[in-house]
Amino acid sequence: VATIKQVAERAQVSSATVSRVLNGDQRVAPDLRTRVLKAARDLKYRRNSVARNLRRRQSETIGVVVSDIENPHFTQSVRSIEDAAYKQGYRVILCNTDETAEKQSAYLEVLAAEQVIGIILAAASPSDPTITAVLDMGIPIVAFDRSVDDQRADAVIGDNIEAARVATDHLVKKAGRRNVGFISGRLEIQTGVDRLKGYQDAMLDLGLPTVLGHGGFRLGSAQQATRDLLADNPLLDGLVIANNLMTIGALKALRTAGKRIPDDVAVVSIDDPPWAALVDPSMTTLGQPVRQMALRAFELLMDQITTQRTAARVVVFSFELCVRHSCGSVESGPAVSNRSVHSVPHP
Amino acid sequence: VATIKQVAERAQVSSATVSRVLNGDQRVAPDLRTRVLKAARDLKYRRNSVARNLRRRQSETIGVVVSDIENPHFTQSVRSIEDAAYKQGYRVILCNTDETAEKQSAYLEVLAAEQVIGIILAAASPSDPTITAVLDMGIPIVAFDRSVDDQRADAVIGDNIEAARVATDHLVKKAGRRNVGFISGRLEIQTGVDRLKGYQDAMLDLGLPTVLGHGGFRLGSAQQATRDLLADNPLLDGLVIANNLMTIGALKALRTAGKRIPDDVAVVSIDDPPWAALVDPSMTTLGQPVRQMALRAFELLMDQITTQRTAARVVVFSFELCVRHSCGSVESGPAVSNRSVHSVPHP
DNA sequence: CTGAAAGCGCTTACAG
DNA sequence: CTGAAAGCGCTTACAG
Repeated sequence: VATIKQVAERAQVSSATVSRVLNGDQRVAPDLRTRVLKAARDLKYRRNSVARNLRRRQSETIGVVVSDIENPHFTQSVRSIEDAAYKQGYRVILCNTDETAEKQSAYLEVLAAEQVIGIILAAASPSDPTITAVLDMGIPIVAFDRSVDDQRADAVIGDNIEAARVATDHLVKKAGRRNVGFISGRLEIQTGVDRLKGYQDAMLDLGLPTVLGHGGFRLGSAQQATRDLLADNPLLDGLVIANNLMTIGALKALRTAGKRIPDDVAVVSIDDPPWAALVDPSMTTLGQPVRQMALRAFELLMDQITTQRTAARVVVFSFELCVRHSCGSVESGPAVSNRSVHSVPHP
Repeated sequence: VATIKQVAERAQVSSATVSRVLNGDQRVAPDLRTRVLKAARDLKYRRNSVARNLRRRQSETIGVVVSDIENPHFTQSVRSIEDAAYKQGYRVILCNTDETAEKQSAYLEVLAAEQVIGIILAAASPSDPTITAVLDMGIPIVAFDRSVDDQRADAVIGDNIEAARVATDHLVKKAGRRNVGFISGRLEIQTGVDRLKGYQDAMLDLGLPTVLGHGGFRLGSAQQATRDLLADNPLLDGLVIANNLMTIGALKALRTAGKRIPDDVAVVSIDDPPWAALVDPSMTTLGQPVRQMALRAFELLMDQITTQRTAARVVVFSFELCVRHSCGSVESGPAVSNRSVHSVPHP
């Protein structure tokens, strides 16, 4: 609990000098420097960052806010961001909003209060006025995975419409299914809306009727939605699922209902989590280059911070279809974890 | 960017009064209160928590530090802690140390600097002097999942020795295997040491030789370790894996090597992640009551904060064996996700 | 009930 | 190169 003042006293210098030494200011005479360093060591001095941040009006940490910490999509992203940020001398603190607007607002306030220099946000609520408030304070935001209403934020997202369209087409054209259902994510989120739209567009083009279950991006809800869908649609023979967590729920429901995959119901999942190749049967998925996208988000944030750029940027990444066994044998069924059969072009 | 001073000016009161109103002090006259509230609204005042924390020497946030954000064991825990904390008016910020001592030290400093009121720590480095420094500052720490050298910290851990022993016994006594290998976690961590010890003890008691691969709690390392183990031990017919992430790696290696599970190699995994019942074949696991343990850690932290208790507590939870299909048909093989076949007693 | 004033621990123009 | 001093935005004994 030593302060700069105490260190200064012990080293027989002013606290200004102590501060300069501790911050690596070169213009301090070597002998004073040594004295200060020794005194600091003796007293086990630790800088009080709160005071420092108050004075400097900024910290060295960036905030990451995710909507669901239990979703590997986000944890992989966070890991990549943290790695890159740490190497450049930044620290990252992470908050989980649990898909609720209230928590998102609360945590954005916490991060703003801690004077983070920037925020990467996977929004639970894109219209949250706190987003605007944070931006007003001059703290840059990069929307990740999900866009945000305030146009001043940069955004890194996947081509979600195309992904769902490719998934649906695959089930119909390659796997020969006709009664293809869709387990949707949260429709308050553009990403959820877009994935639904891709499915609907594809089915419309194919002249097939749509069958919807609402999973809200949650495992449990998806399980329930799948159960209901199966009960109401005995002819269902294909299923597109809007994210990886919901796929776990849907698989459980399919098993409980005694449905065989792919014989009874063929399945394609959006997102390509680590276990996709290991489940029974292995999952055909549409994966995003998650780590690459996370790095891009971090770069955009750094760019905003360092260049004072004001024009917002939107970066869209393509998904990639990974054909495995959940749709039956389709042409040359590749081995475990083999990828890249089809690459969605970026518009 | 309005300050208390500006609000005070506009409301024609002192900044002390503004502060009191904003902090819910009851002794402020109703008319002043209204004026202050109006002025604050007009100016879009937002409290600067950094200044507040500096002055009060404390915040309302608790810190959680995990060693691997990509491990569902930890993300489930974090989710539970956040839920409970948020309901009680606390905020939680999360940091990832990536199993490195350096990052752990850096993030403990960040949290201490932010004046968090307490820390729940899944240690990457149990002997880290920063832990002691933080404790010295009067910030309580609860060690989670992994104990910590400084005896002043509370701890919530699993009965790891017993878990590995049960896993090993199951492979030998129930599944009839003789050449059972072990993919170990990090041996710098007590949890890693204990799980190894449980395996070794069991094999010793059974009069069988041990076969070790080092996975370091990491997916990729475990994959490599398993590959090496298979190459060196063609007779290997059983495998205990020390955590869930490594199980993914081991399964990949087993498949690549053309080994059938359970026919060629029977597998038991420590940890029971959401996908355990869905992989092919479904995994026999030893699971901990993760969410319950996380809540217990939070309770201990709150207890320390509110009661100024000094005597540290250690809480040990038992694992539960979940028999599925990765060890072959054993007696009454239960259905998917059925649990509770054997409960490890707590010493 | 209310205000003037001190102080949390740091940083940084400003002089010299 | 170094120090005295102001100030970051808030809270809180202390008086009245």
